[in-house]
Amino acid sequence: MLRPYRFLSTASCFCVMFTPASLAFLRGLARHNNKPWFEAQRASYENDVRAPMRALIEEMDVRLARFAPEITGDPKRSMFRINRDIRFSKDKSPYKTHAACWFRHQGASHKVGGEAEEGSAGLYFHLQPGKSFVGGGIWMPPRPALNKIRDAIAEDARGFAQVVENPRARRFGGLDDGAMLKRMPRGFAEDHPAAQWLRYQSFTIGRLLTDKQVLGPGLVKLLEGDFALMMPLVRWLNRALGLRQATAGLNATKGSAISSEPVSSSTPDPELYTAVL
DNA sequence: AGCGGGGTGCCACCAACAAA
DNA sequence: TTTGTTGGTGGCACCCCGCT
Repeated sequence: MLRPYRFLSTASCFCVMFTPASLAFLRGLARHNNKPWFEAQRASYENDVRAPMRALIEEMDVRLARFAPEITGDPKRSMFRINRDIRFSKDKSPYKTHAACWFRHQGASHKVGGEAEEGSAGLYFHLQPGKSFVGGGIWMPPRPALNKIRDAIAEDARGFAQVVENPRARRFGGLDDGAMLKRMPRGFAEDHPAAQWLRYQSFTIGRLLTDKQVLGPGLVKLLEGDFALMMPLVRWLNRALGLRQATAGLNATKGSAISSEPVSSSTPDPELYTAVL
C-alpha cells in the first residue's frame, strides 16, 4: 500500500503526517464533490488524509496526557466523517471539503454540537487548504449544556472574563462571535453584569493555520502549544458542565487521574508557550 | 483469515411555529 | 422582532457474526 513518508516523533512512535497530497485531495474533492470521483480517489483519502489524521489523533492523545489528561482522543472515534449531513440542507454535495478531529473530555460523549446530549468542551483541529484551523471550547452546545454554561457565567462573570480575556486566550482573538444572539436570552436582564457573555451560543477560541503550518512534523508541536493555551477556557467550561479536570503525568491510566483541582492551578508547561510564538 | 450481509448508530441541518 | 423548540427525514461507516 502506498503511504506518505513518516517521521519519528518525540513520543517514539512512527506517525504518518499530512503532505501536499493531503491538501491536493481536499482541493480535488472541492472541485469534484460527487461519489464517483470520491470512490475513484478513495485510496488517496485513506492514505493521505485519514491515516495521517488518525496518527495525529493518537500522537496528540499521548501529549494531552501530560497537560490535559482529562481530554482524550481516539483514532477510531475522534475524526469526523467525511460525509456531510445533507438530510435537510439545500446544498446536497455529499462530502465535506475538510477533515477534522475532536478531542473531548473523557467523561463526556464524543458527539459535538446540538447532537451531543452530554457534550463537553474540548479541542478541535480542522484540515482544509488555506483554511486549516485549530480551536478549543464548545461549539453550539445542546440546550441543557448551554443553560448550565450561561448559569455559570451569570454566577461568575468575573471569573469567566478572566479566562477569556487572559493574554493567552486573547492570542486567539477572543471568543468566536459568529452565532451571537441579538438580544439577551430568556431569563436574563438586558443589563445583567455578564450581559457581554450571555449572548454567545458557542464558546470557542481558535486561529487559522497556513498550509505550510499543517504540513510536516511541526504540526504536532504547534497543536500542543495552542491546545495548552486553550485549556483554561476548556476547563472553565467543563467545570460549568460538571466535568472535572484531571492531574497530569498519568498518561497510561488517565481514567484514574481525576481530581478536583481548581482551574487556576492548571498552568501548562511554559515550554509549550514557545511553540506558538 | 477473509468476505459479505445485516443491524446499529451517527452526522457542525433547516424551516416552521410558538413563546416572549 | 428575535429566541427557543420541534418535527421532518437519508445515507453511510462501523461492527458483529455466520459462512466459506
